[in-house]
Amino acid sequence: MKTKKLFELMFYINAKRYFTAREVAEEFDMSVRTVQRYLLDLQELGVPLYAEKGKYGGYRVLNNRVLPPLFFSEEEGKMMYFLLEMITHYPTIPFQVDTQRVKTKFYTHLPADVRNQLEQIKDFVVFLTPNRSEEAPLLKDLLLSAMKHKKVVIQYESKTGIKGHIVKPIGIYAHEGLWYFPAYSYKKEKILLFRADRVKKIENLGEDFTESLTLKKWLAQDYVPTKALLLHIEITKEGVRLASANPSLGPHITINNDGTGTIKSVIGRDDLDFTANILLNLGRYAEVIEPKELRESLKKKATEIVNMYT
DNA sequence: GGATGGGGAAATGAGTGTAC
DNA sequence: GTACACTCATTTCCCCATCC
Repeated sequence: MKTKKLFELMFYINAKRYFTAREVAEEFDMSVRTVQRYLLDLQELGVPLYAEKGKYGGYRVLNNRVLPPLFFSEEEGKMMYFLLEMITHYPTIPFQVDTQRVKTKFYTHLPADVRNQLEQIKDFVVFLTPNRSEEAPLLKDLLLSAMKHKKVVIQYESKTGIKGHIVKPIGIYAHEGLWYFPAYSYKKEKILLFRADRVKKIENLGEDFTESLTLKKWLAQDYVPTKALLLHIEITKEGVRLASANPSLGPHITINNDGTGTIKSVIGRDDLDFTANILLNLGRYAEVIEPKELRESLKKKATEIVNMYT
């Protein structure tokens, strides 16, 4: 009975920021003294409450309040475990939590038999994510900039050194163990893709509420870039397998009856170098039919590599 | 024996009055 | 007008009695 009341009380206070013992007593038809005892029990269980005495006093819930208890089925619990497992491969996440600690907390609260099942499954199931060492200490700032529509100047490390860019990030996403953030470049007047771990410094330049592409639309690539070029690539069976794993190419693959594929899309002229680097990874499993500029770029890069080994 | 309630003490802060 | 002291309302906290 007491446990049931404690759960009800936890749900009640999680929905509030501030309340008095008298309010709770009236709500639950209990004495004020009993409410105080229950609240003390919840505090001891880790619910972040504190009491303020005096006039206008009462109980307050701290910002890092806990979520109400959630109930997962066994299969949901296993799925959550593997999701946490994936996140631990990222050295940085945009939340102030210790991912390993969260994973341990979740794991230790699973029933013993489910833990045993997980121990067996772990040897046979892996969601492959590369282990990366690149930390992105400004990741949270980039996320907040995107959410609050902030124009910022970033000091960004590229192959030509550290340079300043005035941009408006539109969001962040994780891929292959790294964090990326597309951002509107005021100089180039288009969205460019940056890596979060290469940002050395970020300064706020104020808010900019002018409408820009959303992260979802940008990822879906359902926009026509400026100075667009038609892209046509023929890929082998192995090429289909490799290209499917790439977010820039994957959505545009049409698979033929024999297992080979065709990629038809559009790219910006400024994206030629970026696209060529992706296609180099596909090697002889992909042949660019058009644009000819991309063919020339690939030929040049391939020649440079050949020259290195001759 | 654990859960609950009652009464009073202690703490706190807003409001008010008074001296300068 | 300002600083200080006091009052009062409101809340938590502690101890003890009662109930199931």
